[in-house]
Amino acid sequence: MKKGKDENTEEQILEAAKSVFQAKGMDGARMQEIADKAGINKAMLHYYFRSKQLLFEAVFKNMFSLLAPQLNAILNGDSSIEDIIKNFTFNYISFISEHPYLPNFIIQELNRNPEFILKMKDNPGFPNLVKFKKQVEKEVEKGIIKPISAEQLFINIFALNVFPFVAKPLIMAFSNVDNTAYEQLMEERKTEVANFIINSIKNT
Amino acid sequence: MKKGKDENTEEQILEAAKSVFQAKGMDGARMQEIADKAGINKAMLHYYFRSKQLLFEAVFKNMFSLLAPQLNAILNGDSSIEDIIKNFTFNYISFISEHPYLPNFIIQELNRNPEFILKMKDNPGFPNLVKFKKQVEKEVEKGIIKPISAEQLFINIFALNVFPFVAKPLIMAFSNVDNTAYEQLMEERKTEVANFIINSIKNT
DNA sequence: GTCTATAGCCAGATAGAC
DNA sequence: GTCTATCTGGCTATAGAC
Repeated sequence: MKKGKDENTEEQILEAAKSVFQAKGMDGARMQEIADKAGINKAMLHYYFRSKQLLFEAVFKNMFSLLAPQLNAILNGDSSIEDIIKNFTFNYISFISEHPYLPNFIIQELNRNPEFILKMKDNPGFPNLVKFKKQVEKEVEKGIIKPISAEQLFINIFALNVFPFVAKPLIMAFSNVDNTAYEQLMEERKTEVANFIINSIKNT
Repeated sequence: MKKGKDENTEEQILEAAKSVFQAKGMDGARMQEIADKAGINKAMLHYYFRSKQLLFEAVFKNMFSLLAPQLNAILNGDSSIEDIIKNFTFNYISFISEHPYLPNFIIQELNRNPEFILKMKDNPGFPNLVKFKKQVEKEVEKGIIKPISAEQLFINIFALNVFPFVAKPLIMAFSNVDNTAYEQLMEERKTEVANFIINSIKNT
């Protein structure tokens, strides 16, 4: 029973820390607020994670390991480039709709502290472009898609999918839409984005 | 001579504040660091701007008014969609290379405090999609470009141009390139991105 | 306008009882 | 493991001399 409580408390702390860190960032987050959300007191946070920095790193690794598999789907699938793009776009936008703060959190904290990514690179599940690059080169050679570097194509796919969530406030302001209309735009993008990319690269 | 010193000090403070706020964000920035960079002491910061919050707002408005004209170029030009895209992409990537922290700063702080954009919306130079939308609809009707909503096209242009800078650390890690190779990729994008978009939407 | 010194507060971290 | 109480340091902001 003791162990059960252990893991439960730790889980509650991580959950609370996740929501506060995502909303406020490392610098803006307050240990008191995390404790309140977790339904415990500040001392417990230090008992379990020793310091704010270590708690933050635990949350960050957690978040990152949610994002990585999504990217591996695009990078290590066996299907054609066209199918990879379609599946990735559809799934990624669904995924992010349930974790709207995630990409922004990762990006913000990596910009604050770029060396942080090094700790992640050791992980064997860390995304890399090797397989994707081969597939792109194969399809370019076969004439299925127009000449494009795998890196540029990857950046484009990534940008078109992720950016609208990261820049939500700007996009809402410029296109002058309310929250409902914004959600509607994102819903449309589940198919629009894939078509946009494929139209651009596919040979006819 | 007194007035000259005034404006000079104020300018130095803004310059220092800009660099510190961009690098650390509102919460991470320290008034002491800003004072050191400006070559004065903390008391002067309060003498000129009263509080950290007000200094931050001055910097933010400053930054925002650098970004807005760049966007207006895309939204209120008289040329064809194709030319708008080409010019915007080429110019924007050059512009950002000189202000690499700018888009991230704007996005980060708007996510921290989305109501902030309301203060900007009053400004007459605030970007809007009205004219761009008309041009897109005209060219779709004439059959010059394929059917696409102006909002989605705008998001795509914006995303492809801005995101690579915002997500620089992630992109460098995934595509496993060093800083030089990253700069090279961005240089290529000055033409690549426009071609990518135009390939996708242009009727042949 | 510019400085030094300091007030006043708040956050992270720890001590120690239970 | 969990709590209350408290230490300690650092930060924004101000007072007041020059």
